[in-house]
Amino acid sequence: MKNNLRVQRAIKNITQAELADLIQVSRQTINTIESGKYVPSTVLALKMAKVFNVPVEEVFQLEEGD
Amino acid sequence: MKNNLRVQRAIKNITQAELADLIQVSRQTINTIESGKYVPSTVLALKMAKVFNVPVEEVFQLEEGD
DNA sequence: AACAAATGTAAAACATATTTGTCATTAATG
DNA sequence: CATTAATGACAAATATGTTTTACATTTGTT
Repeated sequence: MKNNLRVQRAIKNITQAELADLIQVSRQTINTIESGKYVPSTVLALKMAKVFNVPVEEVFQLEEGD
Repeated sequence: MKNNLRVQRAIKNITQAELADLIQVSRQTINTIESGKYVPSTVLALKMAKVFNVPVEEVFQLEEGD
């Protein structure tokens, strides 16, 4: 699983903490997802995509081995 | 979280077991997700959407309270 | 009615996600 | 340079997802 979170945040110009607030998770959750340490649940993926106004597939992409 | 899994399977005419095979999870995982008992990881959601040739948002939808 | 295929369910074990708290490091700004 | 905002990282605790095994129920077919 790859993700574009950092880029999407940059486009919207919001911080990790702000994104965390918007989707009601802790800042650490954003931080660790963003740094690829784990894959979020579908609920979080949908919420993030909604915040960024893009499809889930534009934020998260499968990789070899997923 | 709502999902359309049953409908998407019907469209493709595949069983729970076949879908499980296609995305490399157990049949019970499909069964319990389909019956709304829990929300899958984003990896599974992406794989399912891929199998059905639709965006993740067409298979899984947020509800009040998510 | 009998049989097979598909689905529902449940418990235990294991794996992964998420939170909370805390501190270190890096930008950015006065 | 000093200060503040933003990010990176880590550990422990808790919650949630996933597998495996096994059995019960439903549905479709002959």
